[in-house]
Amino acid sequence: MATISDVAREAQVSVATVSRVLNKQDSVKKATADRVYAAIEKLKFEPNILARNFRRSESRVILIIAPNITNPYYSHILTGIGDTANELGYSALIFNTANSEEREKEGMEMLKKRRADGAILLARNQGSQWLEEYAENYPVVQCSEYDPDVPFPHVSIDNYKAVREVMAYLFALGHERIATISSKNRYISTDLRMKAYKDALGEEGLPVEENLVAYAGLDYSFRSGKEAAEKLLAQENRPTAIFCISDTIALGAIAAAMEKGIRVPEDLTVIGFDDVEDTMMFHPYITTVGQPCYELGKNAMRMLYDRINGQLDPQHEMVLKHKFIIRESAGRRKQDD
Amino acid sequence: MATISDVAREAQVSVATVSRVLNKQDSVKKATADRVYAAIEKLKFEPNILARNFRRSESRVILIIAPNITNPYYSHILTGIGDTANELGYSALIFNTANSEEREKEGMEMLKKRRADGAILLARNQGSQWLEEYAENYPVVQCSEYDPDVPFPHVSIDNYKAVREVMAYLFALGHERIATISSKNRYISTDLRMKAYKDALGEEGLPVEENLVAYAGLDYSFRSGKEAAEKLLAQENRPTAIFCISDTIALGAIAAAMEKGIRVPEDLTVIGFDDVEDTMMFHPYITTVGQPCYELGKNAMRMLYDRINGQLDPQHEMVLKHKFIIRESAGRRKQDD
DNA sequence: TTGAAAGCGCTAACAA
DNA sequence: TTGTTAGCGCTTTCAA
Repeated sequence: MATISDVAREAQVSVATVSRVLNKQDSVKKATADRVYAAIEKLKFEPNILARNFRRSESRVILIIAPNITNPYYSHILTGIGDTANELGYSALIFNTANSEEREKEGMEMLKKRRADGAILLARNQGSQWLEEYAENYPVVQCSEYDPDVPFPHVSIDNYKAVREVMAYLFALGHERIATISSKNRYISTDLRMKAYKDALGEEGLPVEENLVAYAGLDYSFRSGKEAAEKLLAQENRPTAIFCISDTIALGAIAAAMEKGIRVPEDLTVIGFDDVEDTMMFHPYITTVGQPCYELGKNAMRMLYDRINGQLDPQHEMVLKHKFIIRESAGRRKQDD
Repeated sequence: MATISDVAREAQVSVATVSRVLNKQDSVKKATADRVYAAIEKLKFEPNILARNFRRSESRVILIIAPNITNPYYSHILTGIGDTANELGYSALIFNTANSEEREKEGMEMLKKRRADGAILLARNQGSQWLEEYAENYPVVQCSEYDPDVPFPHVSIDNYKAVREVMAYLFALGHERIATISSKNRYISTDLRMKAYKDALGEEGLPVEENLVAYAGLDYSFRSGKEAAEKLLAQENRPTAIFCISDTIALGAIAAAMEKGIRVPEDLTVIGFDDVEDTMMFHPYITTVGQPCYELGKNAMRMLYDRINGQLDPQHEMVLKHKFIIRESAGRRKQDD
């Protein structure tokens, strides 16, 4: 493997000059640079990235701390981060936490060990004090979920506003017994969506009934969504609409309804969240809130890049637009309900 | 940031000794080692990985060259690779090719640039001569798809055998007009499955009819599967069974049937492949061939590890067991068909 | 069992 | 515009 000094010898220049052309500094005369390029070509020289990284003390790697790459919601964000990282000259390393806080800490350790120049956190729980320690020393950005009390910047959608839109739509359709399927986690999106649900009900003069709130599992799985919906639908005075915090849960709710002979949307309205896939396989196609996953990832990466490269006045918060998508699973309340 | 010589000074030993305890060489006296550990503790020393990698000229990173991480089939393999890489002290870098051969080459370039110590190739097309160049110089393993003519080891399932089992099951159910939805790609799995389909038909004395073979898109998407099935089902003498090369395509086939009022499995049998997800959301649950995705990834990583670390007699081929899973979408042929 | 010292390949400060 | 040179922090050979 040829080194920079082999190239220098071949081109009859010093290693400094070779280094300069490698790094595209313009203080090199064209003729000299050409000689260097010729030598590089001839020797099939590839700069040793290991040496360069060491010298510059940077890894050109960014870390993505994600709970799970199997979930399509994350995988779209991941793709957005990955593509953008590449454009910016970074490699994106995905660190799978499998939802364990322990693993999350391990991931952040990689920053200390200089395995990565910065990190993007997905699925941040609120209220983890231990993170603070990293805030001053490492470039970190939160994507999609975030803890407002932690001094890391974040990019996300406006979950509160999105659910207020959902609720307004439901009211316009005549619904009053509106249930929600949430999850018992510590995501800010969950809190915000729940708050929007309750606020909307309150402002409409409707009570927030405990038995209209059900919980799916932490994994937002189809099965747990179905079970939550079954509970909701087993009541004598059952809801006429269910707002679900994910499409997969909504799919579960529809399956639960189908098995009970309840038609969607004729007898029951179901609304999902994310619009990530599977929403248009079988009828009824799901009415949902679309999140710009790829863009979320892309902007998180850009934000991180600015932090790593010491942008003067880095943005602290970025809110991307969601999109309320009307399809088939929501309908007008039947008058006899 | 403390360096190894700070530690040496603090512990009153030489840097060589510190290095020895860092690398757990047993030629260090216990008392000396303890002093070193104490110094490390006191100074909160973290070895500089960048320097170490440079010195050892290794990156401790392995590359996964994948077409797409959004596809759950891949994401399970990816998880298997990632977890195993971690256990073995490596980080797994996912390089997204978006199905472009150009990007694939870019990915392999990273090996030359020493960004990674080895690579795992997913979704290898057959017949790419350019890969040969890497064969001698870099540790590479193929996972799931592979080119038998390329001198890289691989791990996969026995696609031929799996489809022969599917066909035998179909014959046992009385089916004779059996269609298949394949895809026009250059994957060995596709060839092998098609060959098994044709061989089985032949051995049963049944003709291979051109209009019983349809093609979904290169992405194995729901929509393209549905369209392919629509073509198949539009014929007057339509098939009584369809074998699909993926579950998503099978889902599309079921949707196509439903829209035409054809019941599955009563009027039409549909069989999928992969068993990766969505096979058990709505009835009929899909009868399919399960692939051990996570294990595929795990073993590919182990194989790569052996190659990187110069195992004497590395395995060249590893075939993992698939699992034929009978659920609801396949049934006995009706006598009046 | 330990230490001295060379050197991995590159970048960048300084000098010319 | 170009060259000389001093490291970056670590591992490892050789000697003691």
